[in-house]
Amino acid sequence: MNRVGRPREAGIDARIVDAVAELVPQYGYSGLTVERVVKVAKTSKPAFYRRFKSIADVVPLILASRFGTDVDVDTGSVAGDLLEIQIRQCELYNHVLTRSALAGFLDYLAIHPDDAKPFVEGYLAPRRAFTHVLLDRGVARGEIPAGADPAYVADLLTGPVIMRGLLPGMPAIDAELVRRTVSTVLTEIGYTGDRSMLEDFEFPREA
Amino acid sequence: MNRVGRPREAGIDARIVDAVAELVPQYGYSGLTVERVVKVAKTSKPAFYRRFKSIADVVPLILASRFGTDVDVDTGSVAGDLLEIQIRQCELYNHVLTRSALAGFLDYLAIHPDDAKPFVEGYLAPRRAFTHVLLDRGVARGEIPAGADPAYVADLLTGPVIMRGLLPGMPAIDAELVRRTVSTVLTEIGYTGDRSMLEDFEFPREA
Amino acid sequence: MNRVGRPREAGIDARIVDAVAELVPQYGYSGLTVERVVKVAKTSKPAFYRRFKSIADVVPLILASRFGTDVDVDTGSVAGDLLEIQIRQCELYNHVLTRSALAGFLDYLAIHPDDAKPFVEGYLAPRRAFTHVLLDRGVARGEIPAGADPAYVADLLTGPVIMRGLLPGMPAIDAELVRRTVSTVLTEIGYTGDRSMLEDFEFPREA
Amino acid sequence: MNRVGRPREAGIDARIVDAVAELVPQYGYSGLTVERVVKVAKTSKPAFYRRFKSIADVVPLILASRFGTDVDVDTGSVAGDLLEIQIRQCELYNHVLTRSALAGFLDYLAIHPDDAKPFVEGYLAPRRAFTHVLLDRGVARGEIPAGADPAYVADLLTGPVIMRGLLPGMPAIDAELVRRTVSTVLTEIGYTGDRSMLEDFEFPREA
DNA sequence: GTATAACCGAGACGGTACGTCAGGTCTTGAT
DNA sequence: ATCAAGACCTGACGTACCGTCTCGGTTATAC
Repeated sequence: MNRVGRPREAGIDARIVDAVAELVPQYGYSGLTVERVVKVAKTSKPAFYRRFKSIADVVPLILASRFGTDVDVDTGSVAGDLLEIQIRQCELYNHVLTRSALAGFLDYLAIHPDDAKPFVEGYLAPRRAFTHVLLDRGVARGEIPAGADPAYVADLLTGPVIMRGLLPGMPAIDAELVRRTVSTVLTEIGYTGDRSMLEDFEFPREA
Repeated sequence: MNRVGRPREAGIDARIVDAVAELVPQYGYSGLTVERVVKVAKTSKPAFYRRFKSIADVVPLILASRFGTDVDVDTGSVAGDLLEIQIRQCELYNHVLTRSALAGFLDYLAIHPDDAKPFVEGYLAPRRAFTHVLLDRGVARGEIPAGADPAYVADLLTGPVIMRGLLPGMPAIDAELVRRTVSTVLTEIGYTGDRSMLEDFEFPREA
Repeated sequence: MNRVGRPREAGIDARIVDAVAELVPQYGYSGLTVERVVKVAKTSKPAFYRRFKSIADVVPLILASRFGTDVDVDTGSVAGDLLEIQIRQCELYNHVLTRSALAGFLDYLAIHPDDAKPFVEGYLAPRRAFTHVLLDRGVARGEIPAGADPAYVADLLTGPVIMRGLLPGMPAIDAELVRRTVSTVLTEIGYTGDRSMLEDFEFPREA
Repeated sequence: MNRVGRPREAGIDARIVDAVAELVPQYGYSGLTVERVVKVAKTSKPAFYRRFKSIADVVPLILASRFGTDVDVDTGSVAGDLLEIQIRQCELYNHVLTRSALAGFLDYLAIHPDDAKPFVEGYLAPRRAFTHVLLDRGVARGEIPAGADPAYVADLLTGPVIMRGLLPGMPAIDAELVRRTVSTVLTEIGYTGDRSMLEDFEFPREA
């Protein structure tokens, strides 16, 4: 049974997530300490460790609370769908939280592969899988020929963005990057239809 | 004067670099401690701090000692040059040292932008600049039209590779990725010549 | 009203006392924790704190349950009475529970004088007062002259015993100590009668 | 070698001892924490643990620094010597440090017998051994017959004192107790000489 | 016979302190 | 001036208990 005993106080989880989100931009991922987090979250170390094994456990929850967990795009055309998911992706990797937390989090996962599982299965994999869905729909609609590799399409969309977000001294993640990556992918998958939506879209969007 | 007193013992720098290279795959970047490093390097903390401000200072030296510092490729064709630099790049990002050290190092740089300068100017920038040289040579040789953006070419080459190297659960960095990224770039820059070298090259190369 | 609601479960008090008695020799007084006690006693912290303010509250109950609370000795002679109470006292201070719990308990009382009251008035004072009774009976029987100080007699009886029980590296509390302390006291109070009972008594007694 | 490395800072040991001596009367032995001690001593936990295994390790040093380590009394007569050592002993057990630290310290030793060794051999044993010396000198001088048991003499001197110092609600350790215990011992060992020094001595002495 | 109220367990709560590790600096005797 | 060794203070680690509180459920008496 997990109904016995005093139930966990609901607000503490959220306060911890918020505290991490607040502190990461200031101190960087590796500058986060549980002591600082619980101080800002107005709770205690034992309450933290009751919920999380480490700060790395909290990071996926920040992504979830800030960027949602579901992928659901359907604009009616492959080009529109790709543009939409690329805009969203660029917003994510351009966000201050991602920029300050991602590298440290990846470093942690590199030596704790077991902890990567929830992140991979809950976040990365669904997004890469959606590329598959999107291309299939395009094939069904007759927009593109069959045969495109969704994994490579995902590489082309995400690779340049994540690179600019992580490496120092890189050009900004901007509307031009969105346009070019989508355009490159459209060529790659043999799309010959309308590309006018690439001429006029909003990026970055409002908060 | 610099010349008075006992001179620095020559081997210590190298022993520290080697110790970091040995320890990074075991402990990860954030698991490195100066104490462990100096113990393995058979030296002392003061000797370490006399040479480096922090472990992050050592990392570029590992890259330099393992992968060299110069970029010098000239196969006579744009396609050959791109293939060569992409093979080299994939070797780098597929190497155990890069995989275990890069994310943590980038996290460090994110909150110590000043320390990023030597890495950016000494490593990243020359490589991105070389893309410019390479494309210019192609234009001069009449292989491709003028107008390609070397920064975006670099994004397309490096982005997918770095993404697969850093994110957990990604497909391997393999010959197929080399082939596709180069091919995509060739299309992007308007290259219409021979692509036969993409059919037969060695990757990964020997040690 | 006290009688409404579910009555306290009877066995819990005893199980707590037994648990403390079981754990004290293993962990020492200061190594006792309420959590360990309630675990061994198969009950819960609230049930414990409903009954006791602290573990120190339990200790007098152990003494009471193991050694009784009443002092009732009357052998017909001062010498016999002193021998009897000294044998009992030596059994107490030689017992594993006393040896492992007393020092810690006294340390607790030193900074919680209010909590000492029940122990002093319920345990120590009656025993010291009984020395008074015993001497008065001796005077009434004409065995000893009036004027002996019962407090000092108690010091002479208890002091050496408690010292050997508390300090490390001391000689054992044995029959010889019983004999000598009683003999010293008899001399001190001017007893000139028969001392033959000091030649043959049983110590330690059976369980 | 123990000459290598930076030497320990001399003052830290003394500051820790002083801090414990200052805090024990306020908080009691069991209320001492290493954190409080190092804060008052203006040092750090690692510096503390480099020197001591626990707070219990510090206690004997307090005794040594406050009451000396040597036993050296020779007044020329058994009665004078006994009076002198008893006065000193009463001062010790009447001191605020002893009263607040002893019980807790003894509790600690009860479950850490190995840690008792230095205290027993460095403090208790020499004092009990001195009783032997003192009686031998008395026998040599012809003041007392041979045969007295120095261990029991030590019990009679120390027992009542330590009992009054440790137990709650006991009479004070005063000149009258000094007089009586010494007198009892003199009778016990068969001393028949002058006892006039018991009529007039100073207790407690000045600081 | 149904409230009511105190009990029961389990276990979370905010705290304090634990003993350890590593940080980066400083101090020693020796090279 | 450098070396290795090892001290220094700081600060964070993850854990153990503290004494309290909250829950779902039980067991009595009182209405």
